Amino acid sequence: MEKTNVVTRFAPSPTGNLHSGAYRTAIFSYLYARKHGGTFVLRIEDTDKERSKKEYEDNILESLQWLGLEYDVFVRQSENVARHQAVLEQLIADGHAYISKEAAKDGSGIIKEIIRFKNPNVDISFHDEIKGTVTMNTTDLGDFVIAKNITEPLFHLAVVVDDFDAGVTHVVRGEDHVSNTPRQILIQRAIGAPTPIYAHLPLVLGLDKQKLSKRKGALAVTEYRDLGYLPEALLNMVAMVGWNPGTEQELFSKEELITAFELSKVQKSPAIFNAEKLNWFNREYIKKLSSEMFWQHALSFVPNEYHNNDMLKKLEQLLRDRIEKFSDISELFAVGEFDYFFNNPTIDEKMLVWKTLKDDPEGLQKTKIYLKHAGELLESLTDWNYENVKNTLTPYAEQEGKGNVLWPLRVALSGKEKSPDPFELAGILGKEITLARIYGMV
RNA sequence: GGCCCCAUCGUCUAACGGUUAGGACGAAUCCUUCUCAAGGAUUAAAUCGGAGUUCGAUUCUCCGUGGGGUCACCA
Repeated sequence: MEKTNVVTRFAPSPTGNLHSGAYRTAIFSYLYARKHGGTFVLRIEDTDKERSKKEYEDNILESLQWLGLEYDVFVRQSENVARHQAVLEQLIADGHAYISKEAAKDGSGIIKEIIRFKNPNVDISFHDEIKGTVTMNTTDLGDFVIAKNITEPLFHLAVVVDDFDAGVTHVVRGEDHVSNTPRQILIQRAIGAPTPIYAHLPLVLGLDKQKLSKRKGALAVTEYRDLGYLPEALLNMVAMVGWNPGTEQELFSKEELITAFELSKVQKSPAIFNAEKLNWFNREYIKKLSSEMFWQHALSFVPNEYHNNDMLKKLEQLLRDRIEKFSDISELFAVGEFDYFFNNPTIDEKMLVWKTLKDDPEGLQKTKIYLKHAGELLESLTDWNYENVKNTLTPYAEQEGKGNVLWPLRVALSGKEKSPDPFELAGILGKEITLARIYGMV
């Protein structure tokens, strides 16, 4: 690994759960730091006392941990207020900022002493790893506000000071910050801080092509977790939105992402989050799960009454093939999809008859004979499993017509028109139940 | 509206100025099959428009158009 003094940071404000574009910023920032053997700083920007909440900070921490984005440095912006105040005082002393007495905007009529930055009204150019060189004139920004008062710094001031103090070399953040950058560079120059390298990520948009937000279906990391998505899947998916390594590889572990990641290959245009593809990723990662891990995730979505049922663990492959996310298991149980594994089904005799015998007046009689014979064949089977059941029944089924034998067998075992094949059902149900259900119908 | 950014299948995207414009998700069809699911195969599907530059533009330039971001005593 290339050894550098790269320092990146992720600086969310704890005003909501970690969701949408925010965690992509965290992921890219993290990947860049790790790729370059650098430091990843997590800074909670809690200077807005009104909106910042501890529960949201907890959610952010929980989300990052779940995703596997470990940080090297943790800091709360509110811990730096003394430093901010010192900088503010220096700025005023140097004539870069001034105290302005203005009526509060809440209409209360109170006169407040806010601090404005003295705008030199110049053109600011900065380098952006993704966008190239961006130039903007700061004149129409006016003398922008940098603190509510001497003890309450605002975003632009706090960000610049904290990034400077933490030695941040690369600022990876959302594109919605591009227009904030010139202001922050102005402050950097006033306090003698170097300008870091910027990388403004294009936004992730919702289906309506609008900025993703809570109200537009963007889910929080913890919500994906609670729905039974795997962190590897979300990480992989999100990393591939707006970035790709230029190869045809789609599945990347975290380590592979770290080695492959390059800011220069990040897309310039906004992307839309494709939930279908996340499902596909999740399925791919579910396939890789060991049996033990599978149940560790699956069990919480299985109704309690089945947790200790011997039948449950035999359903693993069936479930794996039928879910995109673990919460789908709740759904399957809720609609009674696999009830017949736990309780004897009630069966309508007419359903037993295969379609080609439906019009035969003796169809049901013939069907029962097929069933009975299938049962007799199975009785002699001692080593009961899928393969052996299949091998025992197949010659007979081929002789009489597969549908004639296998369809009624499947219906007798499941009571359903649609189900896994009869060998699989028999293999799972076991000899005793299988034979009982077969003979119960003849 | 001012300023900034962007533009390839429905979506995510690939393509030293020369490709039958490739892949993935999704879709459809077929195969496999006793029905599902899974699996396999195949197909449909895109360079926003107009001028340039060039022997040759998805690719470079300009102009349109469209989309996004941002214009707080939030971050």
